[in-house]
Amino acid sequence: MGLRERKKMQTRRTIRGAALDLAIELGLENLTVEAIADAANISPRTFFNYFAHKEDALVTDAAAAAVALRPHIVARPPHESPLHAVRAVITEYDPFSLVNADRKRALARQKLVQENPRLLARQLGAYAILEAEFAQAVAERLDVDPEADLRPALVASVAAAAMRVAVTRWTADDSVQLTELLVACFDELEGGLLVAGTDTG
Amino acid sequence: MGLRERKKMQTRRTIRGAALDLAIELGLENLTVEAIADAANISPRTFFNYFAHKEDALVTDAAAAAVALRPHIVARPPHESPLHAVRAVITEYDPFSLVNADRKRALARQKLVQENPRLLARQLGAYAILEAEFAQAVAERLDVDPEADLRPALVASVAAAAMRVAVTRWTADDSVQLTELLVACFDELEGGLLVAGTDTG
DNA sequence: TGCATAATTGCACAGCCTGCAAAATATCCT
DNA sequence: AGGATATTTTGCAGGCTGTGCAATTATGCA
Repeated sequence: MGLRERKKMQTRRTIRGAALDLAIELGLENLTVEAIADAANISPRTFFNYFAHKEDALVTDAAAAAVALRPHIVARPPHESPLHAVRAVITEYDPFSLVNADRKRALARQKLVQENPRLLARQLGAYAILEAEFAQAVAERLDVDPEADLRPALVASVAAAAMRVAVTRWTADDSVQLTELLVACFDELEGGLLVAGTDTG
Repeated sequence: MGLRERKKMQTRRTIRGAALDLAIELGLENLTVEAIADAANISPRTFFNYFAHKEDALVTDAAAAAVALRPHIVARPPHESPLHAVRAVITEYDPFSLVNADRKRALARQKLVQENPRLLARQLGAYAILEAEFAQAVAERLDVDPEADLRPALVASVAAAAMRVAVTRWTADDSVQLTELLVACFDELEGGLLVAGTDTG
């Protein structure tokens, strides 16, 4: 990778950092692109070279995570069920630094997102890209056509739903570890919560 | 209900109708609030009395559907599993006129939504409200606290995911009945697609 | 050093969305 | 019916987002 690309990635990170800081400090309603650009030492116009919408600088970068995770899903031991493979990768690679490094920051971001319908919508849009990528990976695992077979998309969307539920719960009450919430969610699903003929699971 | 409220609902429908027509005709990028207001015989300013964002006039009104469906979920026979109860209500009440009356129109709307990240994001945001409502209903069925127990939210989000997968597939290829896609999705889930120790389901 | 490529910036501008106050309209009560 | 009251619609002013375009600046490489 050339210096150019590295610098762009650095700028991108700087913008995201500044945006989150200011959003926490000022609240989303008082946050302007001008202020973000200022804090990141770029012109307002340049902000839009990096992000198509103001919100995109604030929500988790699911698209990047998806691309990074996809090969790992494919590479999981073949005897694992599709959901379990996705689960394993999510819990192992901590896609959004939700658990490790930036735990506090990630929590602040999620709280911000949950409180703002506009941000939430944008974040869910980003998750849709994640789902599509997961679906591709699952299709590869099952060796089926993801356009023809419903199962890859289904497994991918359910996995993403489990993630969302865990993160949402964690956002509302971070006294419990996110990891444990993730485990609980996936355990329920793999344990037959949805299976017919059960009245509670 | 007084004349006033009925008239507001009528206006709301008129705006939504005009918005969809124009979006199909012009494409989203050339659609302005001014044009919608014009077609609906209201002032541009009044448009924003009905919808906070331009996009909200175009996506499916999931919040309304959620409120309408919730009691029906609670009222399903108690021996049914939570997912099955939700499934039954979705397929029985056809929340978004996806199957019956406005099938053609609903399909056009969904295609529009799938093609536009901005619209899709907004639609997913609306689905989040639907999920929350479903979760409440499921919690009531299970007689648990939806803040404490993960299962209601999990079942609700998974059901919504199944709906989304079915609708998305239908949008890409409407030669198959949406009803059949819904059945297929829920059958997979209830049939143990996600259960541990299965390599394909 | 100098050339080619790519990123940054300024400028102009259309369109979204909001607050506010005035005008129009509906509802209610006598 | 008629007038007081509440609600809705509308116009206006204005800030902010987001985009196209062209000029400028920075980078990578021979």
